[in-house]
Amino acid sequence: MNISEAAAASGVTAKMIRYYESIGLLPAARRSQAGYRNYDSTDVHRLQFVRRSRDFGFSMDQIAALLALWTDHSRPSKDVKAIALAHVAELDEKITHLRGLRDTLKHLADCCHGDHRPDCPILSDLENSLRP
Amino acid sequence: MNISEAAAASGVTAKMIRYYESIGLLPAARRSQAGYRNYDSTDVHRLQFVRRSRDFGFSMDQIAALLALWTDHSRPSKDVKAIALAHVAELDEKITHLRGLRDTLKHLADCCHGDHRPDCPILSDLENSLRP
DNA sequence: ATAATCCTTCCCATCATGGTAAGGTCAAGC
DNA sequence: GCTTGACCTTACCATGATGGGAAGGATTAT
Repeated sequence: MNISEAAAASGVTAKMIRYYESIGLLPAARRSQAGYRNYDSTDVHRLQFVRRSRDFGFSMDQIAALLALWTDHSRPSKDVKAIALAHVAELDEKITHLRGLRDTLKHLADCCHGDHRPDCPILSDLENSLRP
Repeated sequence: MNISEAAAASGVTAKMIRYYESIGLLPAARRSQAGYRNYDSTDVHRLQFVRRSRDFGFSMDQIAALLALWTDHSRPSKDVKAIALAHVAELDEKITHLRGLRDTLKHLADCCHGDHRPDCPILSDLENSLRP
């Protein structure tokens, strides 16, 4: 299977497949006599795994660890769970942060007349850098 | 006031002040005879405004628009409110997305034994790229 | 045989930010 | 007045994950 076929089958672009290989996330692909990369269904499976992990927002480092665990069929599930929970914690933190921003901004917007007059609590707040 | 003093006073690094100037977000600073950039309290005020807008997660484009409105003392507050609400909507979307990821991942982690045994629903899910 | 399509590598761009290097300037101490 | 150290300037490189594109070779279809 050529790289573009593997790309189509896995949902990872050919460009990214080469990139993942170059940074060592994926093993170097076998090559045809002409130097073309060859993939089989196992490779595609691994690419799908990477793609889904990306979709989940795992970092490349986390994906590398997950890939290693995925490959190791005797891994303890607690190792996987630890990575997943660490990512859940990261997501929680990010969500909390965004919610804070969002609520503050929404409050300011709610306090703004939103009409033709120039006075605006949003600008007043942005102007006032004394707030934490 | 030198650039590093303006940086200290505004919380924007000297590096970023130069960058913002280079992309046209800020007007070109006045220069001393030797070519040093000079800033006054108005400039610092504007830098603080930019910094707070960044803290709020506004994009550079949004900040450019907010800066223009801030400078225009006869702006209609509805223009500001529109930008703010657009950003609230972006934040809501991002939060919803992250929450979905987080909840799915948390659910998978909850279903994982998390012990020495190798079977793990998290890996099984990542493996199965047929899910939406 | 030729044209179209694919592959390869290599380089460039993104965006906001940081680092660093080379060279000019200023202020303080002697 | 001269040295020294701290500051300024510009210019370049790097990040991380991704896309775009060019140049040149390989395969495939007609």
